[in-house]
Amino acid sequence: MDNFVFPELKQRTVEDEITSRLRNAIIGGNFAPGSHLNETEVAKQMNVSRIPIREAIKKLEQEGLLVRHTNRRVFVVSFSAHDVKEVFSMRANLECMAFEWALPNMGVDDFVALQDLIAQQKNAIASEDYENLAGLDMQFHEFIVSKAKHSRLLKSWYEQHAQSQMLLNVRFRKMSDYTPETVVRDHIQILEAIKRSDIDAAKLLTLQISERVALECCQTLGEFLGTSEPEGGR
Amino acid sequence: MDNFVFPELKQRTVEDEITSRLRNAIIGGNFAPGSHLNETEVAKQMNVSRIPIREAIKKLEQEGLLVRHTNRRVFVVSFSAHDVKEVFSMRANLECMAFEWALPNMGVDDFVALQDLIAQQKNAIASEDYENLAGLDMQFHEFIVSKAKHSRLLKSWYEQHAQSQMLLNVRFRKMSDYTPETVVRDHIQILEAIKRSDIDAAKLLTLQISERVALECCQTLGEFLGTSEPEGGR
DNA sequence: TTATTGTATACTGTATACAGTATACAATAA
DNA sequence: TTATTGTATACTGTATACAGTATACAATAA
Repeated sequence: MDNFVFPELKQRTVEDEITSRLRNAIIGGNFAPGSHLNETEVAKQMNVSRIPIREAIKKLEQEGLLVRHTNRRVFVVSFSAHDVKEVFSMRANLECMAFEWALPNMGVDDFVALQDLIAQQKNAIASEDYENLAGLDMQFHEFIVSKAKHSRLLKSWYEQHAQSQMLLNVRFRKMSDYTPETVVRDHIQILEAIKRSDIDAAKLLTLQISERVALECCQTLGEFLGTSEPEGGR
Repeated sequence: MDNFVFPELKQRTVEDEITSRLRNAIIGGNFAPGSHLNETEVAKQMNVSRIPIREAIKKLEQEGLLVRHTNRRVFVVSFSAHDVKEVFSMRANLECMAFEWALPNMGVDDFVALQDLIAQQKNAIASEDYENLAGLDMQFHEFIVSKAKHSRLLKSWYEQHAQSQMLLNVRFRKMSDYTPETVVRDHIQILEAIKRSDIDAAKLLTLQISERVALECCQTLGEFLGTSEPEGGR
């Protein structure tokens, strides 16, 4: 077969496809927190049986995006003020741990890559492409956490990130006082700390930013936040 | 109906039952890491259909105890030396965060409860009841993490704990140099730090202990550790 | 009226059936 | 013999069917 080799075919099951569609819809804020999901209905819409839907739901339940009560419906998570604190504190804690693991693995190339992400963020702000900005925001942090080469850390971080992203998207849909410039400022500061290999500074910044964002989230979402239990629960 | 009230009936689905059975079997070291699971066979043994088995597997996959490759079999996780490092470092990091959240919630009653657990551990050691000791060891840490009142922290901790427990059980089955006395000593030191509200000391102890145990685990398991990928993967 | 009970309907949980893929091994050709 | 291809079998992925539970609302009695 000569020298040419085909790249491995990564099989995507129906379940995988459903999982990402549902996940994106939830994170993107297309379902209101606390709203319920009808397996049969979703299956009908996607023209598949309920089994792969159920498996996708099980996965997203474990990721903390859906809540199921036996024999009752499936609900999109809703956040209490305490939940917001949980999500952002976990995320910040995991990112702090990531600095410890990642910094020894990072070099000039990585600093450049991060710098580039910040530049793209500026462009996104300039062209008021806020959806893109959210993605770039994520990529900045994801880049660092990935560099930690710590699969369990990364997995847990993704879960918290998905929830925080969902909160920010809901907020973005409801509010208009969004100040995207702070994103760039925060990232520049973190990158500076990383370049100096100043782990403590990077951690401190992360914790401070996290607390600020959590607070903003709670304040602006205000009455929109539910209690810990989803509305449909008993 | 007078004053008498029935406690709520918590319904346990077939899937729930299967999940705990499988989880216990895996954590307990009844399946060798890297061994594979046959859905049909498990279904036959438990005399249920494959659907609830599949849902249980999906859950345990998310918990990091099972690994599935599309259209190939399901494998019990196997740990590389790096995986061992990951598990214990995550667990330690989460426990450190737990101190921050838990200590403000803890009072004399809690110190007494922890003291009592340590006493029970001494008894277990005296009567060489090591299975019980493992449970009591867990309860000590679980108690503290629970006091943090942080559901996401607790969930992630449980996942790491399950994997560390699995490692320790495999080790215990293979090795004979187990020195249970250190468990008691470690716990006494942590409890002392907690009583003094000395979070930094508690954190330091946790990180040190974690690193020591991870190292011991790697050394004693030695050749028994696999690579990151389960044996059957391609 | 209002609280309680009965009944239909919608939805979830599980079993069964079957299609699609991987694996093991036999058959074939060099 | 050894490498390659064909074929049977085992196992996973998904659809369909049905039983069990929750929910909504009508019927009934006070």
